[in-house]
Amino acid sequence: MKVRRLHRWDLSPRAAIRLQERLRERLVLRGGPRSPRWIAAADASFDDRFVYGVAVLWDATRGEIVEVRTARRPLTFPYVPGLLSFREAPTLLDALRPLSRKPDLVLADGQGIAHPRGFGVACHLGLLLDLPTIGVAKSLLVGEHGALSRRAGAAVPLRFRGRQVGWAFRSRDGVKPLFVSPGHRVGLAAALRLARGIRRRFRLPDPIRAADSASRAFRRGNVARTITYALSVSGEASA
DNA sequence: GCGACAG
DNA sequence: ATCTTGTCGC
Repeated sequence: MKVRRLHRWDLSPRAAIRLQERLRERLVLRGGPRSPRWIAAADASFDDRFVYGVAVLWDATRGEIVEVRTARRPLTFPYVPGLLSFREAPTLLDALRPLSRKPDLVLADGQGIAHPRGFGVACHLGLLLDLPTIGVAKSLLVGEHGALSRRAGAAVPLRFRGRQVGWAFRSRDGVKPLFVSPGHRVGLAAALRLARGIRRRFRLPDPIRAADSASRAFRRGNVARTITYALSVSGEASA
């Protein structure tokens, strides 16, 4: 699929922050696909020198991974809370670009608008892909929320500076909550509805789970094994 | 100045 | 994120 080139990536942290403040004005935080069939998820792993990215395409109708792509780039940007996309998005986009079908929804491992400047990695990917995107993070970056039932499916608003920016979402009974927020072309209500609708046999939604373990396998050396990992996580026999 | 801080 | 053995719990 096509990726818009709205800016360069070799920026200083200071310039990256200014860019986020400019790009966030272009976000569309409403709407969202009704019943997405094709869902893409991307995630990255790291070592001292490289970023290892994997994108998977999930067929929600059949409940399985139908395509896996990988990409590797040298590490060029440090980890700075709030600037995650400048570290891994170029690699994730390299992995997403060759997917043979345009997804109805993109899932990112990290925040959407639940971010200091309202522009987390899910927003960045969504804007450059011009696709509906939501962020699913395993821990909190900003904001606060009230008590949350331990029951799978439960959710409470996540607020930051007096505004709701997402949800604390209990994806499975008793597990630590996930933090779901809109990335682009999705509203708050739809972000939660979509997160609830994606199959999750573990804490993370299956597509993200698959991309996560596959990126780790990819970093550890073998592309064939990477694909096997993704497919096995999607429910196929690990043949 | 101090504490917080996605992956 | 990654480095790492055993260990508590369903």
